Amino acid sequence: MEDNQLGLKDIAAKMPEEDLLLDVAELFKVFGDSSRIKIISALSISELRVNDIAAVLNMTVSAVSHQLRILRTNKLVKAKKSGKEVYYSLDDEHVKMLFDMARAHLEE
Amino acid sequence: MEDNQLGLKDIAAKMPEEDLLLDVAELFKVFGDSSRIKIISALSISELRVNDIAAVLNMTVSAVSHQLRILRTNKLVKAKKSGKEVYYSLDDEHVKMLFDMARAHLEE
DNA sequence: AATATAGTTGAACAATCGTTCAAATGAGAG
DNA sequence: CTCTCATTTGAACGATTGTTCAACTATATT
Repeated sequence: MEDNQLGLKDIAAKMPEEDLLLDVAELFKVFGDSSRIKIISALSISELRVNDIAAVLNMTVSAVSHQLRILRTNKLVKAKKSGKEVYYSLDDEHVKMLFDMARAHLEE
Repeated sequence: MEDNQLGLKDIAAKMPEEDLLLDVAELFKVFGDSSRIKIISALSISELRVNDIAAVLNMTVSAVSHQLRILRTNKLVKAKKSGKEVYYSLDDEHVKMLFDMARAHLEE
């Protein structure tokens, strides 16, 4: 009946939970935009204010803020308020690692 | 003149090439779709025919084929023709690693 | 040759997305 | 209190995206 070493049922059984796959896709989607990648790249050099990010990347403050909200929601960056200003920085180590991993894939 | 340890000029100078950032974003974008992630996840278990992928994932053959073309273009999967059938498999190690890395980020 | 099976392809459609613009919020300075 | 600066927010717009459907190619079977 089956010619694969693994039947299709077995493949299906070995698949991760649907929810996990959706979350993984969601996370990658967040990285999959050039503006957000640039923001992450800038923040991997130094903590920065919204205004400075906009200046460094030649984007409007509004566009940066919109993207920062997405990054914040996905726990990729964290915000620290100081007076009128808001300083953003990367939220954890994995962010930088994922970035480097992608880089490694591309440099082959 | 500057109050950051690093001036904005310095940040800009330390940023990776624009082209690299665009490529990284492009790569992540490919991962950032649930259908493609599911396909990758299935192929990380076993080499599979287009038809089987569609069956395992409850997708139409056409939809799978469209996504496989994108994955192939980005060198994430490779195709091996055998008669009428086409077997797909993951193209390199980084693919699985990126997937696991994302998983690690989510499981915190 | 005719038929069936496996996969690819292109057009069309709805849905999602990132940016812009204008308006609003919040917090310090005068 | 008013003004200004930093940031956020919501609506609107065009652009991109994933799926479906139908048509097409290619290979195998009879």
